[in-house]
This record gives sequence, C-alpha cells and structure tokens, in this order.
Amino acid sequence: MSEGESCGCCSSSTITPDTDRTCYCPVNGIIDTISKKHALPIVSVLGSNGPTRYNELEEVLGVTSSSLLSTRLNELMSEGLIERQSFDEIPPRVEYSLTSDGKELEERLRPLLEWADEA
Amino acid sequence: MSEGESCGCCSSSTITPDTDRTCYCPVNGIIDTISKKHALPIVSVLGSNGPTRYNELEEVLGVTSSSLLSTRLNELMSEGLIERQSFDEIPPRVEYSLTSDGKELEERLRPLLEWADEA
DNA sequence: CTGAATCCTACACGATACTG
DNA sequence: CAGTATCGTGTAGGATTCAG
Repeated sequence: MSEGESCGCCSSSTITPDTDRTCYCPVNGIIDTISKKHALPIVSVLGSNGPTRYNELEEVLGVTSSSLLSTRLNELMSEGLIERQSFDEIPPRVEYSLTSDGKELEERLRPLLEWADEA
Repeated sequence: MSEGESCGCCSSSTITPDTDRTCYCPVNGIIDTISKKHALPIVSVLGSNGPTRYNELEEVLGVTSSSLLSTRLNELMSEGLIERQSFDEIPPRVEYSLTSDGKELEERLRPLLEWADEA
C-alpha cells in the first residue's frame, strides 16, 4: 500500500462534503508498519521489558525465520520507532529499545492490547 | 497467521520466566483483521458516520475493486465487528454499522488515529 | 551471537465481468 | 444498488544456508 497517493477519504466530495471527517490516510502508514509479522509484539515487548537482545526477541516472539526478525527490526528502525545499540564484546551483544516515538506508539497501542486480551 | 497455535510468547520459559508478561497472542487476531486493506477505515467511518450504505463506503474509501470491499465486509461481519441490515426496497438498500464489539474497537483505535494524524 | 542472502510458496489485492 | 466469480500479479513470509 503506497502512502503518498490520494486516498479518497479526504478528496471525496460526494459524501457529506460539509461535515469535516477525519482523514484516515496517515493511519495507513502506521498500520502498514505494525501489521507486519512480529512488529507489534516487538514494540510491546520492548515497551514492557526495556532494551532487549536479538536472541531474546527471537525466543520471546517464537520467531520461526531469523531473517524475518532481522527485516522487521530494520523496518522499525527506519520508521524511527526502535533503536539499536551494539556493544563491543565477545560474544557480540546488541540491544534494541524503543525511541520516544516508539514509546508513544506503545502507549496508544495498550488499550487495544488490553481489550484483545479480555476478548 | 493462524490464531490457535502456541505463540512462543506465553509458552517461552527461557526468558524471564518469573515475570508475568502479557501474552500478545490475542492481539494478533485483531491486528490481522484490521490490517487488511480498508478494514480500519471501514470501522472508523462506521464509527463516526453511523450506518452507511455499501455504495457510500465504496466512494468514501476510494475502493478500487468492488469485490475487495465485499470480502472485507464479510470478514468484519464474521469477526462480529460490524452488522448488516438490508431493507426491502427498490432499489435495494443495505446499511452496515458497528456492533458493540466494533464500537469498543473503534474507541480503542482512536488514540492511534489521533497520534497518526499529528505525526 | 547477530545477522544477511537466497529461493520458494501462499495469499492479499487489483481488474474485469456478471447477477439478483 | 449490492454484491459474487474468476483470474493474474506482487509481495510478505517460511526454510535454509552462510558470514562477521
């Protein structure tokens, strides 16, 4: 789903043109991001557990394919939602954590998680 | 993504087994649902506009393929998030609206939408 | 341990055409 | 108006292998 295009919800003049409805276009970007596999759990885990290592994420999330986690982490980083810190140790250690944007997202996601848990 | 399977996040005993973390499995179902194209906008529009006809949804959402909207509506109905009411008129009229579950979802989605709008 | 590269498969989506 | 049926395509995801 490309994000730059006109979405029809803000350009539509046919339906209730005088009521100012919200435009849902910006949401699609976020949804696109967090709807990818493991993305939401990553954000949630980092939010509740703090900085977490690659390997820990693999286990906690039950990641099947390692490459998928790698891809997802890179995507979330370029979205500016998480950040990566690597330590010069042997064996190597890398920790991922939420950026302030990521935290903001995690907070606004929480009502959803709680509701999903009940239901 | 199937929903019944063990997800690794609740069965994992390797990582911090004594801290009671939230299980994110239930969320995947919701996310799966609303991440499909037009699903979130449908819920939002029905939430803010009330009962809406098929044709209106097509226009407001800028639906390209009619069959896609049809599919999505059916999915949301079997999820119990929206409901369909058809009127015996000529021409035929059908209105979709949120169920109480759908309204609950829409409310918990709102913080996300607002944040997405700002960013 | 922390990844990246490759290949393959399944499925969501788009386009088109057709029906009550 | 309110859909369904069918088919082609792009891409996310899974499995596997290899590397710093």
